[in-house]
Amino acid sequence: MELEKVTKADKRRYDDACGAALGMEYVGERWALLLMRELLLGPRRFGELRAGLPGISANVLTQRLSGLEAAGIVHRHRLPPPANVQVYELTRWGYESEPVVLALAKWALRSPTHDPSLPFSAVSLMLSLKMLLLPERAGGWQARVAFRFGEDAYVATLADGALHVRRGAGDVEATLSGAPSAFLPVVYGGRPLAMVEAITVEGNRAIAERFTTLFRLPPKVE
Amino acid sequence: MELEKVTKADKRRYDDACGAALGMEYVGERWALLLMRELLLGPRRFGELRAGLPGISANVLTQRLSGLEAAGIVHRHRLPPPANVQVYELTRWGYESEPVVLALAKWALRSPTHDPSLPFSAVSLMLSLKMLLLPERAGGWQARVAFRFGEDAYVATLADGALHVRRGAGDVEATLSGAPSAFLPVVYGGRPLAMVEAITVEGNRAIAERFTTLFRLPPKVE
DNA sequence: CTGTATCCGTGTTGATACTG
DNA sequence: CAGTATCAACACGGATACAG
Repeated sequence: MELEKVTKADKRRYDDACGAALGMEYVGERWALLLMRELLLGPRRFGELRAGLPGISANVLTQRLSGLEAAGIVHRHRLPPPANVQVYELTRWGYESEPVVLALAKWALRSPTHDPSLPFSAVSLMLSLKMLLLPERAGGWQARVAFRFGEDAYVATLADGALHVRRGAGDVEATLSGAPSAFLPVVYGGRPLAMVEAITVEGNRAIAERFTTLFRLPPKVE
Repeated sequence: MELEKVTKADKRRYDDACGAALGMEYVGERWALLLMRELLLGPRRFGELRAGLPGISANVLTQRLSGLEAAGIVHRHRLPPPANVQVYELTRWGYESEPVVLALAKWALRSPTHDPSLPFSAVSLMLSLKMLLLPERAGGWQARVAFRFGEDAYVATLADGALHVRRGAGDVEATLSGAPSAFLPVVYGGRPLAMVEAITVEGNRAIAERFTTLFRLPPKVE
């Protein structure tokens, strides 16, 4: 009798033609946008994603990956043997969400409630560099700097006032090592690299130090 | 006995120092970002917000407004008598979320699943203009065009390759009237203004027609 | 008209345990 | 390591009813 749900396709949609509404249907679910963040610098395995997302449970991670895959944002593929593992990667469209993630983060970081003592993933740090780069201060300088966080490593390439970051190793002028959170005082706080003992530098120290002065967190509000 | 929740401040937080995580704590709740969208062009009353948010219920709207107010994003104030009504407005920081909303919408609109037949608010349309403006096509042209949607009206000012929009009336060169959705074929689809009968034009028709050619939806993916 | 308060069905979340 | 199964708690949406 009362079972007639009026044929309402109430699948948690916003009935709104606005792109912002559509976007929130895609990335508004809990964990979805952070999952995309972890994938922005290249493919990752299930366990790596779990490690970068403090507190997510395995079943929710599975659900989100399925949902993002169905939406055309994530694409899963199995590496050929011997490395017979599955990896998740953003689709081309998924990679184009980078400006969304960076704009959100840049806006939110101005909140006075930001707590830098919380866990901080390597991906978050590397994306922070793209987010906080001061192009005018970078000028026409070119540099290649590597970052090492235990297992994974990244190469940041500065050219034409823009920063490119990719996972992996490469030919660089300097290499910085340390926990991602050790870089927060330098990148967010403008602290000189030389004053942070938790970061070790190999290669050209002058280049490393200059590189780390190119970033500035916008001022807090209120 | 079982009441010991282990002192866990599990208020639906992500334990993550990344700005994207903080941002999702603020705007990731259902309706929150769309509510901010409705406020981006100036203060609004409760009923106006309800009208622009298809399907939100009064209690949820109240909750979101309280939450955003507590977060420092929205600020409520009561207009002095005789207009003794309460209005909601973004704080200065709240207004700075505009790039976030526009970036999300621009990204999401490339999805092949976008359905332009859904309800479409006046604010969404006016923000679409800011979002889809082609600066190179606008060049150095200057123009002031008004939009009228029954009760509320907006003025769009083009100058220096950027578009400024504010609610209200003003001295303009042309005025376009019609339902917000009537503009979708023109703004999203590139259809000539003259071919859309649901839009009426007052003032300088040539300026109105040229103005409506300055926008282009980025191509769909897949 | 502008909200607030309460109730309740339902879906989603997340902890734990479990399987390949 | 990569996921699935189960289940309790809770947040959400919708329907009221009600107050200024």
